[in-house]
Amino acid sequence: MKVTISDVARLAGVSTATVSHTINETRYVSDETREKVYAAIKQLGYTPDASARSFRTGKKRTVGFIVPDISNRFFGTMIESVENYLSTKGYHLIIANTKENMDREETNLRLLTAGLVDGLLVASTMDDPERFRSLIPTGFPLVLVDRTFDDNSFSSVSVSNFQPIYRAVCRLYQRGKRRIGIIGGLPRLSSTKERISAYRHAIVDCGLPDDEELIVYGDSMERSARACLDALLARSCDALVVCQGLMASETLIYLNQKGLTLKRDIELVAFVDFDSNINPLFSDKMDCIIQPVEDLGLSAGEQILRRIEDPEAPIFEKILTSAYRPAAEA
Amino acid sequence: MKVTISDVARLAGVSTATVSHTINETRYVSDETREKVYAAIKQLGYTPDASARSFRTGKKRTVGFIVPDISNRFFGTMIESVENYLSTKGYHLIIANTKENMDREETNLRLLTAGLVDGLLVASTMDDPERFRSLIPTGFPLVLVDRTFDDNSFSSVSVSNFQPIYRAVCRLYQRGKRRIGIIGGLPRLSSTKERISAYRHAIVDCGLPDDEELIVYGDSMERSARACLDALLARSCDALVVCQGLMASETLIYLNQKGLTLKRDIELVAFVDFDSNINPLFSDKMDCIIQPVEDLGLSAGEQILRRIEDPEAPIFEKILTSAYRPAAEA
DNA sequence: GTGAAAGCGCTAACAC
DNA sequence: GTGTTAGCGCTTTCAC
Repeated sequence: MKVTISDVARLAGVSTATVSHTINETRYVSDETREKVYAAIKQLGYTPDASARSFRTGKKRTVGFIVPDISNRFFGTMIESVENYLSTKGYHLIIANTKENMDREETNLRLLTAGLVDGLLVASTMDDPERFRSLIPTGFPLVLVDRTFDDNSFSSVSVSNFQPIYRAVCRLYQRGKRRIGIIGGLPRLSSTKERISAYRHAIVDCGLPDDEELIVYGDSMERSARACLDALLARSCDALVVCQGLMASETLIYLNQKGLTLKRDIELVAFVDFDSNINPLFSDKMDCIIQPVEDLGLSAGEQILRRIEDPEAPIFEKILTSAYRPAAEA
Repeated sequence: MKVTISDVARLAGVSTATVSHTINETRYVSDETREKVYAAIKQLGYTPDASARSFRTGKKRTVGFIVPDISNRFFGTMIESVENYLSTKGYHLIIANTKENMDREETNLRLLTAGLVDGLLVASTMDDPERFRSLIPTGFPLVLVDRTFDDNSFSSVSVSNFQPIYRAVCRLYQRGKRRIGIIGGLPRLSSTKERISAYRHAIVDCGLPDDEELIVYGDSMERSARACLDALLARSCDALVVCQGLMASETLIYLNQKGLTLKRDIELVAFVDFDSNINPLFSDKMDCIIQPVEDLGLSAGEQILRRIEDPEAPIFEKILTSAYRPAAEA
């Protein structure tokens, strides 16, 4: 049978209030009493029931994180970083995966806001702020991560998208490239929009023709880069900007399979999700945009706990900057 | 203010029992009443409180998954697969990360078994079954994943480790290799032990000297492979078996940086965590052992739900087999 | 076909 | 310095 706080109280010869206060250190308890209580706890093997507790207090000490793709190392690393911070503060992390599917996101938003978690971190795949907002109970602690909405109705933590892409295009131009193609992520996402916008601005500012054909979109998941690459090569690009890490990795692989060599045959600038693995092999032959994934996760964790503690806190928008690592000079 | 079941009952002019039975479809309710109830629910925007529910019923519809390294794509993909299955069954997934640290695992086991989840999936980093067992309340639904303990006191889902490694060594021997080194994961893990054991058996069966120097261990995390590789190269290996995906990726990178070419300078057989990304670039020049990560996750999900439904179910040990993909013949 | 009410295990206001 | 007790929101037994 389950051991409850009353069993402990009875055995220790004190009231349940005292037991509760003892384990929670929430009011003064004499040394003698404390010892009796702990002895009883030990003897009975008592563990306070977490769901009774959270039912009573209304606090679950749990936050939810809705991500578009867990198997993507960008989010995997972010999850790790969030979990790392939260566990430090005694919080747990519930993960939900949407695979970039808006309906799955909607379902998860409904489920998680119904008393399961104290707050929510969302890397949303939605494009409609109205729809999104309608799913969130007013005052529910929520922080958008990596992807934001135009109307600033939620706090957010994201990375700057404009500057690195703008810079990338300018650098390519200066190295003599005139057919610069770009592979974006899902067109509906704020991150994609900002990156494509930066690209367009840079193209215009460099005095290059604004050629819609040079802009293609993938879905940032496995095996979506190939079609994009084929399209751009068919349009005789001499340089490529790839807006997402997994697609960048795959682009490298496909270029290699096609017998194309970086720098010699084509120039590349790419977002890399994490500064390791495949990239060192090529990083001296391409410009890399390195996102601060760990910081993103850490900030997201900090922000959501802040909002949980004070749901009335003002909307907070945090934008981290990516590192730009130019290719090694020839 | 929070809308409760009593508010709904009052507005609908029925009892809370009826409201409860209506939304849970747990006893007959007349059409008329049902409509009144749903009208009231809608009007008030009522959502049943999940923690009150789980407190009352004792079911959380949540399972925990303790993993050694979330940022590792092997586990990332497994998490995705588990979450995918569980969400199908109306369950949530809580993630905890140990970074291969036994104390963190202990903490997480304590926290998660204390009424937070209905059951637990664990890829344990512990080596002491006693210690592990002492942390699990008797009868608590738990399934070991990827790593098991000698004493079969828990159900488990894992991959066969012996066969692919044995085969790898034999193939290398047949290709004329005589100094075959191996890079293992953490020595305390069952997976590592089985793999190293397979290696030893194969070495002996091939009639090669049993040279302890050719066995080195990494920790299966970022940047641990380099030291292993250096050691093995210093011992003039002509072939390498790498027992884990991340270390295999890094081995490829380091070999490349050292100017060593696969097949020509050194032969390689490696576990690859997922059949994508870096590997296609090299897969024709090395034997790959491909673990069925998705199936692992799916089976883990199935098994834990089965145990949650019937905690008395007999211990179940499921062993999946990895695919062996030989290098393309020259 | 529906209602009344007990009570899950805990916390915290109030009392002494 | 400690005890008594109400009650969190829900499910479910028992009764009619």
